[in-house]
Amino acid sequence: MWCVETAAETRQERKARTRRAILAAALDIADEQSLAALSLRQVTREVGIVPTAFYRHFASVEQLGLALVDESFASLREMIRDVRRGNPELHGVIRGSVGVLVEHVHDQRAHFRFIGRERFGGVPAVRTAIRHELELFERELATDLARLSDLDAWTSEDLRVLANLIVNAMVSTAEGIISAPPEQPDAERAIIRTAEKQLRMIVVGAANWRSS
Amino acid sequence: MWCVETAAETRQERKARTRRAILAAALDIADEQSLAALSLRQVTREVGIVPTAFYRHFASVEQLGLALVDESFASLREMIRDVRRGNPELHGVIRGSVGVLVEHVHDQRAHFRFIGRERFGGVPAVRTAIRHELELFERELATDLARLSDLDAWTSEDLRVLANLIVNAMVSTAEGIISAPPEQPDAERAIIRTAEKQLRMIVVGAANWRSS
DNA sequence: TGTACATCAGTGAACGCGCGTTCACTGATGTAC
DNA sequence: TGTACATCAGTGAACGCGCGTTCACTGATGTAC
Repeated sequence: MWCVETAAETRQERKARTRRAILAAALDIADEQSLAALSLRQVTREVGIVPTAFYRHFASVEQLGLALVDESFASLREMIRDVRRGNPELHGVIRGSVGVLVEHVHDQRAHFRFIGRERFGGVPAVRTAIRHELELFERELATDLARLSDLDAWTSEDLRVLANLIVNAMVSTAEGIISAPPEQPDAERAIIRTAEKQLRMIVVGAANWRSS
Repeated sequence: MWCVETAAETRQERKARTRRAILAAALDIADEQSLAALSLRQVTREVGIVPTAFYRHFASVEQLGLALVDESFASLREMIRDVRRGNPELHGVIRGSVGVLVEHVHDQRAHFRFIGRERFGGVPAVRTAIRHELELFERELATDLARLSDLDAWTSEDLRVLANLIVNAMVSTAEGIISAPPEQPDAERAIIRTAEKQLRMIVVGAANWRSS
């Protein structure tokens, strides 16, 4: 009789899997409480490993937090790629962009929630990392905006100001959707309507703005 | 020889003083870490009372948090009163309003920081209370906006949408000022310039908007 | 005004608990020959 | 292919610590007579 060998997993594959499980467990717990209040033992309990094994993967909870920032912004960049695929006309993109945002917020709820909460949370290093990523994000948006024909005469400062306004409105929208009671779809629809109208108001403002 | 009697403090005056000291200590600690990570013993240590004495004033740290929400929004309302005293013309108020905001953020730094951090923090009851207060706030702003001659034809929904956009921009501005490195006044000036420009863009958008 | 009793803000000892971190270890996986 | 050794992800006992909360208390302030 021949032994059926299970597909062998290398040591580093196993380790990577545990690491991913730790990140997932931490993200899951951070959905309910902030990172500062999360304990190493809570995480390892959920993963099913002994507390000390945590140190094989991260030097501290803070390092784990920074890894979660990376992971979260990776999924955010994916979203932006989807937006870029859409209609490049300023007036046409609004509904589509909000739609993509809403879809991604539902899809990557935990990541958005993590960013939203830890942006001003109790762990300074994580706060700084998120702020930095959002700034990069805003700069990219400003570059995208500069390519639009309506805005080609704008100063780069004005483009940054506009990008900041849009990013803030979208961050608030995402936070609103996440906080909305899930059993009440009207609340979410109202937030979406508000977001679309706000973008339209901003666009009207931009169209009538003369960059000095 | 006559004994010089010190101005007697009644028992309730003493109690009120301790209560205020607890609130002040908690606000002070919450400047560096989030409310969820703050401990009862930390607070009482700073006040100079024994941990158990805390319960004479608050049933839990959560109740203390709710009291801080009240306190913080009281100082926010004071700010709005200052803004209302200013020029009621839509185009004229921008610089003044941003100025009042900046001044109050410096003056009541701890309160603004508390609201900013706990708005998405780890204590659900506090989160809900802050959200509720901000909503009231937004509604008040919408009422104020309705009185402006440029906006008297707007639907109440559009007024709410506009108020929400303005409040979000101002909240982001306040958070920016608080996070700005204090040794670098240029960073703060840039944030102020951005806030003024954003308000102007929003106003231009509003002026060219036709409420359907 | 003086006395006797009630109130209650703050005390201090004690408790059980979950925490982060240390350390020496185990045993399966990987590698060199 | 087989053997001997190295690596290293995960183990489990142990530690000292700060935590929230309990309880019976103290003694100054307040009140009724």
